[in-house]
Amino acid sequence: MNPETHPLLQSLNAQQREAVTASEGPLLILAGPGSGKTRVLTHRIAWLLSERQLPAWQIMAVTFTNKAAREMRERLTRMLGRDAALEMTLGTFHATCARILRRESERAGLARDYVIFDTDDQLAVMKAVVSELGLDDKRYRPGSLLNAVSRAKNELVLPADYPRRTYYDELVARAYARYQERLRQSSGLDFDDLLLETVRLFRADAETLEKYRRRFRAVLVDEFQDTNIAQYTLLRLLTQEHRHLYAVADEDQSIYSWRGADYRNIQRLREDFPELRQILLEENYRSTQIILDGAMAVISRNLDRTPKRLFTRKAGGLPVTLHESYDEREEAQFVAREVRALRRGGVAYGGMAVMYRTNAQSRALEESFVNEGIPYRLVGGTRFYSRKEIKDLLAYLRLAQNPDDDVSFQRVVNVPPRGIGQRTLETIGAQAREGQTSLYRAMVALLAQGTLDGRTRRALEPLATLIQSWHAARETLSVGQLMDRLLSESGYGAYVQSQVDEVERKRGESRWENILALRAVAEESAGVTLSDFLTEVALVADVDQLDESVDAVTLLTLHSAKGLEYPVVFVTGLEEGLLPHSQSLDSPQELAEERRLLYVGMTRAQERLYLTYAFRRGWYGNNQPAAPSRFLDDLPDEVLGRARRGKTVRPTGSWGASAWSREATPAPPPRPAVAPRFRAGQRVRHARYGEGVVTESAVEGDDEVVTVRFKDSGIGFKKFVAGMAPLEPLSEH
DNA sequence: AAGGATTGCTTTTTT
DNA sequence: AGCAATCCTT
Repeated sequence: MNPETHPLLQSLNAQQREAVTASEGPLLILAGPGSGKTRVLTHRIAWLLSERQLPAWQIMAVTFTNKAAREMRERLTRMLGRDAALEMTLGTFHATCARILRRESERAGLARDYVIFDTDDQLAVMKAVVSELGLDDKRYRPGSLLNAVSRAKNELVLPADYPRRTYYDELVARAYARYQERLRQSSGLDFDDLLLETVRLFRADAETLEKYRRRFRAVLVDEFQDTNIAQYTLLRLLTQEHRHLYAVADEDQSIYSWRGADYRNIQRLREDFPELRQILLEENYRSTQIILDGAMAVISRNLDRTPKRLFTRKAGGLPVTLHESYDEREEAQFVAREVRALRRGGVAYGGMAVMYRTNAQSRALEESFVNEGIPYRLVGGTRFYSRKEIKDLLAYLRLAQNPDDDVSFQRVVNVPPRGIGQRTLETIGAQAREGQTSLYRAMVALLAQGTLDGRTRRALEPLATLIQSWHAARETLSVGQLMDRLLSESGYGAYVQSQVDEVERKRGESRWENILALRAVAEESAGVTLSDFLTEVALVADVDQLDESVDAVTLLTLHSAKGLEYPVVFVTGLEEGLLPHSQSLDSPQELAEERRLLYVGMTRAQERLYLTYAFRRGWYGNNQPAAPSRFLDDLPDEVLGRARRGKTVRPTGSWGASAWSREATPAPPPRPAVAPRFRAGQRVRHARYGEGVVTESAVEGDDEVVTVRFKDSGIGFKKFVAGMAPLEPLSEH
């Protein structure tokens, strides 16, 4: 075999070749943006299949999105000219676990017909738990409790093991336990359960673990830096025997720590697999030198990272455009005008993307795109699958699959109105609690008892009969056929068609059309079982739906931009409080993540990069002045195409309002060395968290980082950048 | 039980 | 500003 002429290795650089042909031990590829890491991963799989003669079904490859998985499968098919890759286990962690749990439901102690609960469903369950436990939902927000539960699950902590260091912890633990009980009562699994239950299964059942260890002779993971502990544990369990683990990572693109992703997994990998081989991919094939320079200037200010020497052969390039506008409307107009100009210059709409920190920012952009007649495609926002009518229809489908799904039951029990009101529901609920069973079963039991009054019985009986008949029909009918039956027999179809309101008209979208769209999705996946259909629908992200066939500008959050690339990229809203987001200003770790977020956005651009910010920005209702993002300070003048430029100067100790100005000083004064303001033992007050005691203060770079233990034990320890946090001393010390 | 009006609250990012 | 939860009326 000659590496120069081997068809799989042609057009790969030396490092990439090494990564593709490496021996079958643990390997970590540290890749920069645009270094072709997904390509390397694909070639590696093709290599294993063709050169190592590994059967496809023995390969497990995990990607971050379903879209990435689909693209990889398509590429493999093209490269190998056959469907060898079809038998491969390829998809996200969640999808892979969902499949394993479906197959091993009995051994895992789960219902075969389990349904996946999405964020809305989780919230509904947690709300019920909070009221059942008699907690104040202001003080114990269902959302925050879910956060805590999710964090625990990602770290494989079960309710019984939940650390109860404070009273708040105690309540979280109780809520967690009740939440799990309710979930299981409904035969439901939330996203985190998919991972957690798979790990539990493998840990508890040596035989099953052995089966999957033998099955997956090679395990490959993309975006390894964004794995959480549960996912890492899963990888370790599967590979610690044969040690054929292949991970691709870029620390600088780790942007999901809020979801439990733990960049320390890279370190764990090095410890758990001491023989780990590491390969660096430093050549960037995507961006011009100038864009890369700008991005590196931003990211290199982060501490705790492996410095990389990224380079590209696309020397020079157009300077990065930095644009200030008065408010978000003008910013949107600027973007729209540039888009039109670029279009006239020959750039396809599909080659342009506009990125922002929060979904709410898309509104102004959409408006000006509509005004200018520019076609666009919105990723995220109100996701298709979280629209009311879609959720309603899915709830009917879920009931057909699993009548015990209480969340779905409650959702549609009286939609359309069937005369089943609060009182009736309470009766059913009481019966369910008493019999430790689901609402549906309780309803059936009540009907059988014959104790209900005539009117209630006449309301409930048809529904009970319908659910039962749908459940019975679910395996003989196709998903599309079942949907048709549901829509007509439940009266929901007619109900939606009769409910066309003004607001809908204006937005030019109709609920009925959305329902038809979902029906079309079902028709497309002909031959798919109801349970697979529901699983698929629950686990798709919006990026997955990206339809590239229409020529339109893409509008998306920085988070969903990961893994994508466009000739022209606009990163908008580069303001203090937005990027970095105000929720992140308190903690150095989160601040570093905000920086990485900008880095991800910038490195999506191939040819042309725009960075924009506004002088004022509307935050729910009122309009507030904003300061340009601190990250902009790190862009060298050369990148912006200026010989020299005014520096943005911010008064220390405040990021407030209009307290910034532009000076035409060629050389801005160096930041003064930081003199620590706080000392250990000092009492302080934080605007949000109240009183506490400083336990540590250290100067890191230009910042003073203080650790505070708060009085309110529910808060515990927090780290702040002293100059940025609303923190004031209460005592000398 | 259903629909409409009022209040109060919120926004980070998503598999 | 927009939306959900809550109150109020029929």
